Amino acid sequence: MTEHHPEDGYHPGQVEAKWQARWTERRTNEPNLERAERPFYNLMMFPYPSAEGLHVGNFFAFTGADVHGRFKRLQGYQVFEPMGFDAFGIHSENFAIKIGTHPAELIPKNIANFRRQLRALGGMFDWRHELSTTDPAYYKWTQWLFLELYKAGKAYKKKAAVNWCPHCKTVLANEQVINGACERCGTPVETRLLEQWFFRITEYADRLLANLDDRSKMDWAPTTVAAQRNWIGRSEGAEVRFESPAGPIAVFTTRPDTIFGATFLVLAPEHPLVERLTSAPQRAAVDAYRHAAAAQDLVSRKVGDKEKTGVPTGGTAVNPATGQPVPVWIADYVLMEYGTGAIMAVPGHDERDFEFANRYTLPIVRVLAGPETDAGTPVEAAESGVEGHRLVNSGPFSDMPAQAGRKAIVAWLEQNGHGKGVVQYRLYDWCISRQRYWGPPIPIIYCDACGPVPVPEKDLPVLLPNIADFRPDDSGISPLARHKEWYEVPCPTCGKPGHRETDVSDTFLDSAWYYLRYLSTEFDDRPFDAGRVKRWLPVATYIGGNEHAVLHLLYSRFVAMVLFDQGKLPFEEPFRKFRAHGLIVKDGAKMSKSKGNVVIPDEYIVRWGADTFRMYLMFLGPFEEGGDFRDEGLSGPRRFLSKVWDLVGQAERRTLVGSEVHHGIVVKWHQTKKRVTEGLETLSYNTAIAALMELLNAMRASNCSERKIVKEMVLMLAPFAPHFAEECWERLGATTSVFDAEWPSWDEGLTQEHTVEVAVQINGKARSRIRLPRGAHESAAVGAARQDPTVAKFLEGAEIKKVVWVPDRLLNLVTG
RNA sequence: GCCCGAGUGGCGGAAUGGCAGACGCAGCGGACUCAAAAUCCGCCGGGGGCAACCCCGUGUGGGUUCGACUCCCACCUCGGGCACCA
Repeated sequence: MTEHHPEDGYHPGQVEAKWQARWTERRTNEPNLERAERPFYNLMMFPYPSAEGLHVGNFFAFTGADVHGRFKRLQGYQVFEPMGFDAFGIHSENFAIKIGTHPAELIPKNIANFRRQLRALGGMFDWRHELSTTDPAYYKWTQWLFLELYKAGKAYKKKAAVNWCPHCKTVLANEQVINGACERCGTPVETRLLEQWFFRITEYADRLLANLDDRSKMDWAPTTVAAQRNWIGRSEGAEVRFESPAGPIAVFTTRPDTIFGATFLVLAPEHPLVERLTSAPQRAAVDAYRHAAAAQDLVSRKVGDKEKTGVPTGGTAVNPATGQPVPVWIADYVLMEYGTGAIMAVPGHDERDFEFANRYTLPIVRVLAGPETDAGTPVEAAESGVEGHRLVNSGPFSDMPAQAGRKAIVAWLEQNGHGKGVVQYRLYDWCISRQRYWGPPIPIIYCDACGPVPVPEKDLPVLLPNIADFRPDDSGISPLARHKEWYEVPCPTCGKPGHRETDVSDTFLDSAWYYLRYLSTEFDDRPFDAGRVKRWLPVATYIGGNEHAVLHLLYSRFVAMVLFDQGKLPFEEPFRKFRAHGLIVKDGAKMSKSKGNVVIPDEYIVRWGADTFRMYLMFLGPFEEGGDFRDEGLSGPRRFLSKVWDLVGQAERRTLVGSEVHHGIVVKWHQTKKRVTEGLETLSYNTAIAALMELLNAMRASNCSERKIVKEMVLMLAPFAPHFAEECWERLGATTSVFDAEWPSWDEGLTQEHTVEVAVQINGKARSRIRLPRGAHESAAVGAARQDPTVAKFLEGAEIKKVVWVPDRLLNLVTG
């Protein structure tokens, strides 16, 4: 397909090939990691190298991040912009199984293709520091990291009910289960009990949460912060002990103020005290209920909106506030994993408890009253309000406002040993075990005499053996266990026969520290070099997708925090600034193969050139929101570049002196510099490009090709269209890279005209415009307005009651 | 249900208390051309008027203000996160 463009001599293919070669030759994008004075670490989320190649979403994300990096470079920073590949994991492995090729063979090919595409995009990547998580030189240190966590007591193994995907034949983290199904293949997930490795991320819940509000450590997009906050899920409440013949039952509640209304307790069916609480007549019913609950998978158990069921244990406990005995039930709406696995049910003021009490005709007591209710008003629906509510039927606490009552009751519980205020988190420990092949083996050796023994650092990496049969089976044990020569190994401590851990680690562990490795890829005696870490980290700007708002970003923060506590890193938070890019849709619909509306970037680059493609992607909407990709849209930026190309050809060899250039153009020029700079700072790339287009239109309209302005226009275009800008820069006589030039500055005084157009409103409605000298006084404005025929017409017969004067902008005459 | 974000021409979007629709796409009219493409010039929210101009218009309803796309209250729709979490 051939496009018809003006005979302007701009041939993107030639220009782009030339500059990509030059950048490599001249090492343009390789900052000095040891000595950079103004280091700027510009990180973007590394891709999974799929067989399909980079999709347009990757291009959009990488371009936006690259524009940011190039802008910082032009502002005088030494920018380190690395790139790598997140190539381990179930995704690669499943694809390899599907097409019957070993992943170790597939991945290098995919990476080669990705590298080609990334070069074609024109990113300022420092290829000296490329990495792949599948490289033994990399995962040696992933294993080292596991051992650091293990030695710090942050890794432990436990038998746990886990999500098992029968299709992928692997354990999934809770966060990889979406509405009860495997996020990857959609198969409903089952429950299995397996020995799993976990990291104690829950120990860090409070710090992970607190730092989100610390602007000195983190400047993150609000949506991302909100997602993390939800995920950590802090709730304040109290743990209360209810005495029972089987021993004390601890319950967690966020509403200790309603304790006088707790008319029964509900335990999770798995609760350890159920056995002893159950009375003989209830035994059969309880056992049956517990069996039914156990047979259910974790998922359907948690899917809401179903009828609440439960059975009484026959046992009772004593409400410490009322001193009254209350029946103890079990029900599957209470989950063993959260809180203490037991609740005090307050049916008057909790919807779930209300529903349950109604179904099983359990007593409902009102302990909160609002403005229109009192202690005697019957409870018709659970009322859970706090604001404007007071306690009733609550002994000595009656009539206290709910807020104060809560504090008083917690204090009373603490004084009398019935409980204490506690904080609960929704966050779970991070399960990192995967019973699969394609990942870094967890570096532990089991010895009958010594127990689990870490593989000594000198023996790292534990190489992933190249085996032909890497398919998982239904045993729940990694394929690695089937290979004796790898599996059986002497104990590093005592030398007796032992065997290796066969689980591999989660890919999120690979990506939790890759930003540390980029800086030090050439060292194989240390994971990251202390001097470089000190100079370059934390990451100045991190740009990536919000689909990683929780998992990847939270795990990375956790790992950094542990390393910080170990004294191995000088910072707690690894990413000072994080911004999420938006999503690209095509013609108003999500791209998908089935719809046939997938944009293949390579084709667009061949047809339009990378610079036009980059400009279009950055122009189609706000970077943090994404936008709609339409093929027709490419011609706008392309026409713009052609016109700039022509203008560069016309630019005369002279410098600006006062009156030579129309003052209107000078003003537009300075306004543009301001708008483009501010747009680049805030990632408002679409408006920055619009500003450049306006400047071009203004220059063409007044036949101006002033060299100095053209040069700065090229400079401002450089982040978006780097090859194009280099070529134009050279055509304008430069012998060095445009990226070694200095970002233009503007004169604030020249961003406004000598005379300004002021809107004149009558009673808030725009009626006319008048031209006034800048800085004119109110009286002058009113005088000028009165002269205006339209204004005069509207003022006829009316009296001006009030004048609103916004200098240089607007005059509003109010007649009343 | 709770927590974020968003709703503006035919389309992508701009303007975050001061002239709504910048910039771009598409469309329409014209110039150039044998013709087309490309390029250039003009028009381009709706309604009315020969015209100068006027009326209406930023999801819906109310409010604050001299003035509201922008702020406040209530609601509707869409996107995202969390969710029998006590």
